[in-house]
Amino acid sequence: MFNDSISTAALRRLPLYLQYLLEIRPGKHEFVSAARMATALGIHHTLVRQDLDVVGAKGFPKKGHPLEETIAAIETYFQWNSRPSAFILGAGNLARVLIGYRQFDRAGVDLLAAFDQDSRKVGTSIFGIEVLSVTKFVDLVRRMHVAIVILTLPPSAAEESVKLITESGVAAVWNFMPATLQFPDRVVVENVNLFAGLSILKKKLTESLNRKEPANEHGNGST
Amino acid sequence: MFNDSISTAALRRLPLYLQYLLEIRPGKHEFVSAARMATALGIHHTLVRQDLDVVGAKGFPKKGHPLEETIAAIETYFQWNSRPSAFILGAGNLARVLIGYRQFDRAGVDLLAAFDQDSRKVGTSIFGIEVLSVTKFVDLVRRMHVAIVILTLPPSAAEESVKLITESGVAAVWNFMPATLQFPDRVVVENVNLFAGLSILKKKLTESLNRKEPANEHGNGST
DNA sequence: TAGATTGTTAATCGATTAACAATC
DNA sequence: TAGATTGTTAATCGATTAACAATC
Repeated sequence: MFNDSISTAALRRLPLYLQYLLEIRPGKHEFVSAARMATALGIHHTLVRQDLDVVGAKGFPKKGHPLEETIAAIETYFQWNSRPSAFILGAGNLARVLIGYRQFDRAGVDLLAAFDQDSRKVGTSIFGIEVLSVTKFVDLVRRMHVAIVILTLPPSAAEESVKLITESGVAAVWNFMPATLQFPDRVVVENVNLFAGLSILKKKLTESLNRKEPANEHGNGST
Repeated sequence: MFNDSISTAALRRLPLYLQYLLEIRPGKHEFVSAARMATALGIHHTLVRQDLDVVGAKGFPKKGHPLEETIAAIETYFQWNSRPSAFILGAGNLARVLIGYRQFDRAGVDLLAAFDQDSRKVGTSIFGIEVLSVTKFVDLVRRMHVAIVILTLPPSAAEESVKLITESGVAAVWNFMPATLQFPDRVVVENVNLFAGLSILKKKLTESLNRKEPANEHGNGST
């Protein structure tokens, strides 16, 4: 059904295509060209075509890609083959942001519950996701066959988090904690560094200013 | 002073080195080897050496890299050459997370204030950062020569955000909003997609399960 | 000295872009 | 038909890994 291999780079772009297509859906057009998507998203048009091909979203010469079918193709791609369950460990502000965007379903992941140490949070719910006591975490991961844990605790809870993850035997961790965590080798980890983009932005900014006013030429080699 | 060119990939790794070094600082060792950093962070050891070289952090054969000097080298690298001011547009949960991590200073950016439409938030402060009315935003960007705006408003505010950014004439946008925004060409943009990592994690998870139990062989070509 | 570790250059790999053929 | 657009293959580019020399 799908072109069987996909690069991680493509995997990052697919949600952007989907987002863009959903945004223009209310419009009157039934088809969208790869070139138009490319321009809107700042991605090379050939790359857009290659990526859409991977998820099996066929286009038509002279017309473009059918909007609805392309949306369906991308959504199906993410749902396809597996739909793991997830818990979110830490019911703070970041958990609130992630749950609020409601993209778990679209990414093909079932978010079942949140966990927190704070007894004031336990029993409440965040956009329909219940907050449970962290004492139930290990047991529930096992009993409910939860595959993914999303770590949104503060860095001070690093040690405790590694212990909980390891004991629970969960297979994969999506880590937002700004700390260097050492999990057992069997655990699949994807680290998210919220601040990584800032230094890249600063670099781009400096470059763009240098391009406009190449004045300051007193001996620093920054580009 | 610094090796003058740096790849964006290296720029993403530097904060990880810094984080790791700060974590082990309380320990007894004065030196740390590239190999040890590499193992802890899951990065190739040669790459660690190349990256440290870029920021001018010298190492010593047989000893390794001096902990304090290496920390100082990375911090100096980010501070060096420019220290732009920033506003954060949107004083919600995500703003709270970003401000709470206190990494702006370390990244060489001065966060001056937050802005929100909600009059209940105006006048409050988030970890010492004042929340001002969004009506003052455009004027203050200009008067205070703010270079970077951090967009943490919900996607429903997409149109309004583009208007504010464009009117203010700010040079760079660090965008956390899950929406396809079209800024004037002169604006430097770095988009952060909070959910991008989830599909990559799902892919890694599927691959690791396939490796362990290559049972399910009924005709799907996923790898 | 021998060995551990850095630092540098070359080879490989993966991802993007360019060129162009296919098609409606 | 001519032209717009897709789809595919080849060329280029950038980033990672491997090989190895330098050094304390």
